[in-house]
Amino acid sequence: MTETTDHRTLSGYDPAEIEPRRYDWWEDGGWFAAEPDDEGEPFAIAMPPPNVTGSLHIGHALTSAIEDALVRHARMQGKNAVWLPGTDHAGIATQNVVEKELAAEGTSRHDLGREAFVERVWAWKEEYGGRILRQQRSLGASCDWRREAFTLDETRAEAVRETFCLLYEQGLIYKGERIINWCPRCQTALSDIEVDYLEDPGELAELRYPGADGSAGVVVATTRVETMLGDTAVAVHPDDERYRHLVGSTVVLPLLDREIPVVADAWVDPEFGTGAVKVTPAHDPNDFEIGQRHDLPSVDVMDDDARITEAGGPYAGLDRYAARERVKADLDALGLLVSVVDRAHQVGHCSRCDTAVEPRLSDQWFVEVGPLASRAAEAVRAGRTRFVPERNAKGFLEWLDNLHDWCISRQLWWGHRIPAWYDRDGGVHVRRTDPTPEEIAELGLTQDVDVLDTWFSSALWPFTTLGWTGAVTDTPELATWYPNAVMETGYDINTFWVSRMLMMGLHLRDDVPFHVVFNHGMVRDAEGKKMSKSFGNVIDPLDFIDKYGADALRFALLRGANPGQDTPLAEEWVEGARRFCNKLWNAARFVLARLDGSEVAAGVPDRGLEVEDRWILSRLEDTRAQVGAAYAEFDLAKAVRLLYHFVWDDYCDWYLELAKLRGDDVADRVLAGVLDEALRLAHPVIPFVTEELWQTLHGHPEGQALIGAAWPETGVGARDAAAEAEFAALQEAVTELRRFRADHGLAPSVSLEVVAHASPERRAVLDGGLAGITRLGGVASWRFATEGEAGLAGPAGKVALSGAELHIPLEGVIDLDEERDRIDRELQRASGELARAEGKLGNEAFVAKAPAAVVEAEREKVASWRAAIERLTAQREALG
RNA sequence: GGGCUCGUAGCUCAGUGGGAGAGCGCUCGCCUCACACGCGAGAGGCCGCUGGUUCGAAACCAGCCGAGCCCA
Repeated sequence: MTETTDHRTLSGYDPAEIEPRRYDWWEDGGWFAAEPDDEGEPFAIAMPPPNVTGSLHIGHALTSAIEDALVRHARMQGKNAVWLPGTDHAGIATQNVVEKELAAEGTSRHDLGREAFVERVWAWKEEYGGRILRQQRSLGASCDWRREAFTLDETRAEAVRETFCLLYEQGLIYKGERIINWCPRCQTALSDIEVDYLEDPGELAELRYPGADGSAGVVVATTRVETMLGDTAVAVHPDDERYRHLVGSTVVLPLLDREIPVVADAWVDPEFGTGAVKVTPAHDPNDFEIGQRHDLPSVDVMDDDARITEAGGPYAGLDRYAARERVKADLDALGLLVSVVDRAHQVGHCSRCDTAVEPRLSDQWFVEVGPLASRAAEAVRAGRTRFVPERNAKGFLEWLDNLHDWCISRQLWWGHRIPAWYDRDGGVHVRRTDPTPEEIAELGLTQDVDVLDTWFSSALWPFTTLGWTGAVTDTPELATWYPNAVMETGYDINTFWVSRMLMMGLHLRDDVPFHVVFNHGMVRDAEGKKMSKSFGNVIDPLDFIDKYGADALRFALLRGANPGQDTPLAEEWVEGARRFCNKLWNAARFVLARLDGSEVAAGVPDRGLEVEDRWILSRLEDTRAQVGAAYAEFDLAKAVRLLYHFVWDDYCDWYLELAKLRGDDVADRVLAGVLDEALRLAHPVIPFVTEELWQTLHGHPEGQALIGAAWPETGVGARDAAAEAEFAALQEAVTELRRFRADHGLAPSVSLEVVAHASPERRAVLDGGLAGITRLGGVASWRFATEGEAGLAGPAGKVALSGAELHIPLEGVIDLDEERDRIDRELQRASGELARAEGKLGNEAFVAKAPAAVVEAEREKVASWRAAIERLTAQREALG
């Protein structure tokens, strides 16, 4: 019912009604769109592109909530803010999804052929690929959707091809035989960081390789026994006395009866195992390097399916695990299996399919990362790109400094095809444009069958999303928004992605791609456990949006997003966030019911203010300043905490209650002005409910929206220490009266008669807030005692305040035993406090060395607690 | 093995040198004219352990114990 919001009245809070309507309204109104020549300091965030195969999970929701809050905040600050959305073609993952579909249909990509298969993946992408971005809309993501990008679309393809050719020309991309990680299931090479090392149960076997001269030979240890078929040497440390006599000699590789040399290499750790290691250059990265140093041959004993090749002689055709058992058995039969012990060890697994990867010699394309990485490291060290939290830079730099070349070719069909052709003579042609049919015929060209690692295209994301294709002239978008302001990601992909964007940005654009890397943590459950299907604790953000609204989910997520820490989330906490939205909604309802519209336009008055007006304005100003500071340091959790406390505790619990006693224009204007500023401050976190309320508060002004309203860089109020101190005294009186009531179990209908004894200063303060005290404290009558007036005749309760004491006749009101107990509790507390303060002052060193103000404060405490004890003691005696 | 983070109320977390805090949960009392998605009151803590610095340490330093993450 839009009608209800067209007037200054509101019905119940219903996020399901507000959110979709308000999102479309923003988008249709062009509020998310930005142009390079718009006014304001440029501020761009490129969304880490989710996989097209993905469905919004809670981690994406956190990412979106944070980025949207940052971009909305920047937009309100008047910056030219743009949030660039898009998706990632996710080579292996997407290919796997479609291959599964094909398998279910009883066919395969090989049956289809490359061209038809790729078409099929595109069709899948067109149908399902937009899902995750649609889901982000339901969260309120204020992306400039006109600028949506895909890592495999035409603009990105052009950029990738240019980059590949350029780096090739510069000698930074090369093709060569190296040890790569091979996934036998995905049938492709993986880069180092696409491999997860997991602890697997396994065995450490010791094998004896007899000397060629009939001597005992050496014993080597291995967890991958089958790789011995590819051994071409045994290595020992050059300083190892035990083996010195063997260096240069020859041992016999059992089973295959191949004679292999014993070499000395400093890489070998003499302390590990027997101190002698088998060397399999074709199947281990370290062994490969030893092989290079000693000019050893490489024997490839495993094929694409991880089966033993012909080089494995009698074991050819066996799967790697079957071969392992056979080799062990055969060695045992020969008496050459010295020992086998169970031993858990780290085994690399494909990060996409979990299959154990096989290190394997292979002809692949690589990026030489050395020169790129050193520039990236230099930029981070110089602070041109800083990390939030800062400490994340350290591990990142260490990682950059110890980087291996990046294997970028993948044996897949879905991805950017490598723009390299081979001629009849094996010559390589890397080209910016496809060869013509004539060239193909003339030279007998065939294109490299492989595609590029998906990360190769996402490495260019901060500038390809701005239209970069390698052209000489920059697009206006690049000129305005490069470098991006912030790159916001989980810390888990700093190495995967952030490093590569830095390297490519510096190399291709000669500038860092972003000034800040803001890392969020993982979303965890209420017990701090990781969310995973096996724990059964996964939260579906879409369910929660349905149930509680996107605002509530965002609020709950951001409330836990302390910088650099993981973010715990539980359903109860989203419920709590929803209650906050409801609270804000109802507060606004109350305010709106009192206003006729003129108060909002009139603004907050600067004269005729009561103490509570000055107090709430002071609290607001403090909140405003602190929330602003929290945004500056990316501490969204702090911003949320501050807003929660201000809205609920200060505005609703105190100011609204006091405003109920008043009908004056000043109160109405304060109510409206404070609400307006609070809505602005809260908008980046809970955009929907705040926009809805702001629109209603302002009477749906044409062409205006909270999303485009000004961030309060200066507030409507001012800090007012005197008002805060005075108001604290009023709060104390109310709270103590309420406690007195609660202690005696007084019904709300029972009103108290109070005689207040107070110092002249305190009397003035209390007098100024009397209407509020009597209403909130449930007081029927209140008078101030005259100077020197004695206490009440008959039993009376006494409520001790700082600088004042309230006497309350007890007859017929309360239980005297309860009052005795209550006073005893008060006495106990007072003497505890007195002892603490006296103890401090009794310490000469404290009095001598602590700042005078601190000492003076303690002296005042002693005086005030002594007085309280005196009064309470007298009261206790009076009660008998 | 190297690096990093964390250890504060039952749970999740704030709190970086001067009287222990929040949300949720729990107890008690209230349908008080914005809100029962609410209001009011309360219980609950050798701030991991041991030393050190300091007049003063939850906070700073060292060591230890425990949990987790990254790298090798």
